[in-house]
Amino acid sequence: MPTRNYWLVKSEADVFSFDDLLAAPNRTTGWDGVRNYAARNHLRAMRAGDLVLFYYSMESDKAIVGVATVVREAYPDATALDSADPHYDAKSDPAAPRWFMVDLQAAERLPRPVRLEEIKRTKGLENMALLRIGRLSVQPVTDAEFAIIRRLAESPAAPAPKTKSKSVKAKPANARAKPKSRAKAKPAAKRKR
DNA sequence: GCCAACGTTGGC
DNA sequence: GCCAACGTTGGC
Repeated sequence: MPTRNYWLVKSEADVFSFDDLLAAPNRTTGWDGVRNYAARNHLRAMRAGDLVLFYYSMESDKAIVGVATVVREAYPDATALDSADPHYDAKSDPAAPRWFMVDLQAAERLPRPVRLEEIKRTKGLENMALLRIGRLSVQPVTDAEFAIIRRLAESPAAPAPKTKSKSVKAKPANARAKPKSRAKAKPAAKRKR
């Protein structure tokens, strides 16, 4: 059987959520806007049929919430050439595309979200790129890691460890507001970097 | 090519 | 809000 690879992409629930992906035509979207070479290289290594964990970062409840399937392999990201697009890259040359995107189709929502905090304390996940390379927005996941995440999602959430007992303190009201510099593209152009 | 300044990501 | 990590830019 052909080798299937696994990946993880990040999004923010209020920018492009897994619900948005489920609601998209054919449950599919182009994962555009990635502007980081390491992430770009991972996009280009994706093959049709590979499975992709969908992770919420930032102000979202940081967790893996669903799985998507790669349905179209890397092709040039047109948003890099559109000066009106937030992800426009003036140095990008149409004749020699520098940024790429893939199409992802929602496969399934996980039975429950697998939160970052749980990932951190789960044996076997300590080497996940998610934990080691914080800012990488498209990253590889091993077969073993994928299997562990799935198993966690299919079992009840473990009780929070006692060491984690921090009082629930409200965020400052303005911590919710997004800095303007972070203005995101809309759903058509998710926040992939 | 070096490296300081700067900008962004993203957890806390 | 704070700040660590780290990628990019630009002066030299």
